[in-house]
Parts: sequence; C-alpha cells; structure tokens
Amino acid sequence: MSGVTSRLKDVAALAGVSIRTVSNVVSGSGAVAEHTRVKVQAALDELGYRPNVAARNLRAGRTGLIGLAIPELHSPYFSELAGLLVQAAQQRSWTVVIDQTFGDADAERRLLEGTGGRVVDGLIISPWALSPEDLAAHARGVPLVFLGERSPGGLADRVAVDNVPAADEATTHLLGLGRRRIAALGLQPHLHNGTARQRHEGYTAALRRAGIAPDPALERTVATLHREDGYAAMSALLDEGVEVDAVFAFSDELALGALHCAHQRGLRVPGDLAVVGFDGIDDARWAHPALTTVVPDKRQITERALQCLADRIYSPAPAVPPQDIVVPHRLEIRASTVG
Amino acid sequence: MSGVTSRLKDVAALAGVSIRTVSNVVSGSGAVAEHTRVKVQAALDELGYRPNVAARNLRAGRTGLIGLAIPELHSPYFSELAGLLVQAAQQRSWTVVIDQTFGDADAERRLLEGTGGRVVDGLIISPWALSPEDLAAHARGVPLVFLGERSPGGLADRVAVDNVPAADEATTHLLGLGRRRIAALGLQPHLHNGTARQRHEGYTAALRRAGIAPDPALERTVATLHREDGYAAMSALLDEGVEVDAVFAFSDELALGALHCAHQRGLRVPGDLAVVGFDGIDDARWAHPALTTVVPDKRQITERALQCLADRIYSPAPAVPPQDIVVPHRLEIRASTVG
DNA sequence: GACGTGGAATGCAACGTTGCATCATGGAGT
DNA sequence: ACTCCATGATGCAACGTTGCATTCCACGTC
Repeated sequence: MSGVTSRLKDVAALAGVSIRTVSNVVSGSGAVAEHTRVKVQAALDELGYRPNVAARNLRAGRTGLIGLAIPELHSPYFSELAGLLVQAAQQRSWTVVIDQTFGDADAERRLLEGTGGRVVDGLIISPWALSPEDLAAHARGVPLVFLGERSPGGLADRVAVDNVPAADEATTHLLGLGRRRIAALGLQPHLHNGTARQRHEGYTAALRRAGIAPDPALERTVATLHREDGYAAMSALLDEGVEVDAVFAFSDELALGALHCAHQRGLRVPGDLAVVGFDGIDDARWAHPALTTVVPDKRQITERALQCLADRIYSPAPAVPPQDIVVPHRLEIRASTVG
Repeated sequence: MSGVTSRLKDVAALAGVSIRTVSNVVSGSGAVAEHTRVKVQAALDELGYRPNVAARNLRAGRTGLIGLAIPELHSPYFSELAGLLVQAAQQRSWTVVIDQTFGDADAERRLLEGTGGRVVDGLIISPWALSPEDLAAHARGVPLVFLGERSPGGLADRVAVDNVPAADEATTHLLGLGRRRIAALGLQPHLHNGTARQRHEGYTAALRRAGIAPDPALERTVATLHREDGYAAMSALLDEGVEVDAVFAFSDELALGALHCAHQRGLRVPGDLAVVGFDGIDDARWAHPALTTVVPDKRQITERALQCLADRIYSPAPAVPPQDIVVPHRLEIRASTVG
C-alpha cells in the first residue's frame, strides 16, 4: 500500500511465521499448508510486499536484464525493433536495456566485452562497425545473438533475413517494370558490415540474370543509412547526369532521402523514377508516394532472438552449436514503383 | 580477460591482500599505499575484475536503473526522446529501462505503483490515459518526473514545453499567411490528457485574437496520434466538404497523415492547404513538402528530467517542492507553409 | 505402544559487496 | 626509551533472498 519497502522479515513477523515460509509462499515452491498460505498472503497484501530484485539477483547469479545494442534508437527501423523486443522480453520476465553504439567500433567492442557496462544475462547486438574478426575476438562469456551480421567461426547465434534473395527480389521487381538503369544506393565499402555487401550481391545477381551489366556509376556509397545520406547520394547521382530510371535503396531511410531529392528536382515518382527501399518502416507506408519496400518480419526477429538467448541462458547443457536463423521477408509493393 | 567472472576475493588472493583493500582500490575510497594500489590494480587487470552489480545494489539499496514509461517506442517522437535519455543517463551512470504503456490506463497505473515491474530508482513517465487524479492516487514512493502532463497537488516534478503559447504561435503563423479556415487536428476529449487541451486552447486564443470565431466543424477529434488518425481525420474533413485552407495538427505524425491525404486528393501543399505539425520529429524535415513544426528542445527535456531525478534520489534533504520546468521550443518554418 | 513416514515449518549459510570499527606498523615527539 | 599518532590494512557484519538440511509434528502401521 504505502511506498515504504517491506521485506520478507516484516511479512514474516506480521504473519507470525518464519521468513522461509513467507519465501515459500511468494515463490510458490515448497510445501505450505493452505491456512498458512492464506495467512501469509494476507500479510503480503497488507504490507504490499515486493521482492528485492537486487537480493534475488545476487542469490540467483542472474540480473534478469538483457541488453540490446543497436547503432541508434531514433532510427525508425531500430526503434520499431526495440519496441517489439521490449514487449516480447516482458512476457519472459526479462527487462531490456538498450545501448546505442552510434556505429562506433569502440562502443561495440566495449559492449561485447561488457566493460563499464551493466552486467546482462544476454546480449542482442546489431553490429555495425566491427568486422567479423573483431566480433569473434571480443566476445565475452555472456550468451550472444547477432542481428543481421553473421558471426564467424560459429561464435554465436544469428538472426537475419536472407539479404541476397531479398535484394534480388526487389531488383527483379524493378526490372519487371521495364526499368534498366537501376541505381543501387547504400554501399558501404568502408565498413566491414556484410549486410550492404549482401544486398549489393542480390542486386547484381538480378541484373546479370536480366542480361544487364552492372554500371559502377549507378552504385552509390553512403556514410550512414540516414535520410541525409540518401538525399546526398541521389543528388550527386543526378548532378553527375547519370541516366537513371529506378533506385533500389538498401534502407528505407535512404529511399526516403532519395525520394525527397527526386521531388525537389521535379522528377515524377514512379513515372520518371521508381523507388524501392528496405526495412519496412512505418514511414514508408505514409511517404508520398507510398514506398515499395522489403519488409522483414520484425516480430519474428525479436521472438527468435529471445528464444536463442533463453535456450543458452537456461540450459546448462553442452551448448548446441550456434544457429543461423533466417526470418521471412516480403516485398510490399506500393505506389513508388507501381503508381 | 576471460569470460569467467572474478570476485573481490579472487583478486585479493592473487594480490596477496585483504578483500577490503581491493574494495578500497576499486572504489577509490579509504587510504591505500601507492605500491599496494599498483599491485592490486595489476591483479584487477589480470583477472579482468568487474564488480557484481547485484551485490552493489543490494548493499547500496539502489538499483542504478531508472524507468522511462512512454506510450510506445516506435513513435518517432518517443524514440527520439528515448534515445537522448539513454545517452544522457549513461553519463550519470544510470541505466534506462523502457516501458511501453500503449496508452493503457492500467499499464500506467501499474508502473506508477511499481507492481510487477522491476524496481527502479526513479521513473520518468509520459502519462497518456490517466487523469491527474489517477496520477496522484497511484504514485508510489519512488522519485517521479512527469513529461508533458502536469501533476496535481504538487505530487512530482514536471518537464514540458509551454503548450498554449506554442500552439498559439503555430496558429498565428498560419493566420499570418492569410489563412482563415484553419483546422485543428488532434483533439482527444475522451482522454484526460491535458496536452491536447492546452494545444487546443492556444489554437483558439490565436483565432480569437485575429477576430475569428472557432468553427466546431474545423476541430477534429482523433483516437491516437498516429499517421493513420491524421489521415482519417483529414479524409473525413474533406469528405464532409468543410472549407479549409490550413491544418494545425497536434503532432507531426497526425500532420504527416493529413499530408498524405492531401496528396491523394490532389491538393497542393501549401498552395491549397498549409500544414503545421508539433513535435519536431526527424521525418518532418524529410516529408514532401518539408513540414513546418513546433520543435521542443528534446535534449533539454531529457537533461532536466534527469536532473530532477538526481536531485530527489541523491538528496536525503527534506525534498524541495515539486518543480514545474518549462523547456524552450521554436517554430521551425518549412515548405509545408511557406512554399 | 514404539516406530516409520511424510508433510509442514524452520534454521543456517551463502551470494559479493561495502560501512564501520579495529588493529598493526613505523616514525615523530618528549 | 617510551608514548602518541597517522597511515595503512584488515575483520566483522549486514543488505534481502533462497538452497539445503534439519526439525517438528501428526498420523498410520506393525
């Protein structure tokens, strides 16, 4: 009732039983006679007992916390993912602690090592700046799940969409609309991140299958995946006078930036320029025109990632080999390609 | 170095000193001779000692966690706010735990009471469904900061922008452009949330000052503040044939939904319809056309809120009276009103 | 009537840390 | 030479909880 915290000791005193018995009632373990249980429960309610998490954790050797390490929370893709994860984790009585790495390699390294950070029972990380080798070198004892990036040498579980076919599908969709000058927007050769590489691979595969030779002038590098970068890359492309009738952006944010640029230049979308994004963020649906995008099943990403953690945290068994989990995606076709 | 956790005991054994001395070195407290300090530090490094948070918390009676309770993480405004808060909290060695209430009154009540949830040292809550009376009735012993909603009876600190003048400013901007049929989009009479009421108040005040009588047909109610709701409200408005030359939406998401609708109907923005939003989310800048919006200083919101918590958590003093902190805002004028 | 049985309740100890009080040591002061 | 003191190092206890082992009691059985 009141805000004052009461301990097992207080409840025990009020109920006239031992601390241990109260503990049994609270945890539901051990044998407790019905009338005792009722009596203790009454005392619990009266004092508004709430277990001390720190003490429990100390005893259990767990914190009940799992970490989510993402480049940044304000990016729609990650905030949507984080929101789902927080929700899903709650159902498993876990609390999510979100860390932002801002694409900083040191920050990612620090989190993997656990230095300076709060101790978590497990960590779900969406690596960005670290190479697979780095990832392997700095992983700590805590159960780990990688999002997107595959871990080398079977270091940890990994959950991701199948980037190559997904990118292929998106590109093929544009090809099917008769587009031949399709820009690939979002290469990041300076990062060791494999995601961009895989999407590029799918893009190239689709072109080749259609008998089109990839044109380096159409492949644009970006520093990050923000709208600004998409805007800048699109602007440069147009400034250079490169002929282009479609854009496959490696993220929705990039696509939205490119879209903004197209509008500014007076290009009609999809008439003059068809645009496809990747991530299936909410904004995509409400853009003008609504953005065609590859939508990963985010709910499944969070569910599977948690399941991986649960398996490793709760089973002291001789760990099963790291799993590589592929979650489904679908190409959601909207007005930015089929007006 | 390795993933195995080592305790003060282990370090002490390796360094050949007592546990207490190691503790002194780690915490920097107490008197420790230089050569001892060096020796212990070496042992600490060698074993890669990391303090056990649970034990510390248990001893200190604090968890080092603060809660952030928001309606939903995937809304841009809240994800931007959360991102900033996580960052700012890190500097104060706090860890943020995010709870989503999804606008559910029960969820908000539960968080205020702390039932079932993890125990936090402080809670920053952005109330949505609860009335001020509810908020007062259910608050618990933990330091509390309200975002947006004023707490009644001096229950807790509150950080917010000054909604009435801000809304007034936005409306006045539209009036200054010669608009006379300005829709107010975002009323929520079914909620006890005061934010919408205040923005409506500012809107009305501006109209009256301009000698315009508020027209009920221009004031639109929404269920939530999502793009869908803005789209629906705008659609209804146009379907009813209400004459309108501008929209002041109480959130950017609503504005973006309305914008989407305007595009669909072939309205030119800002030619036929000028649009102003509220919140200053990132998307607003990249919409087509870029959205004029009231931008609250989000960084200051998080900073001030944390400062409030810090003051209450760390000062055992006879608490200062609850503060009502107003953070600055600015009207960012973009192409959706001045094309 | 003694004994075994099993359910119910309890006591002890430990998880890893830190506040407080105590103890050891060596140098300065008388 | 003896005391005094400052500095450095240590031991004890406690934070609130739970695993394990024990005790207690009532009941049924031989």
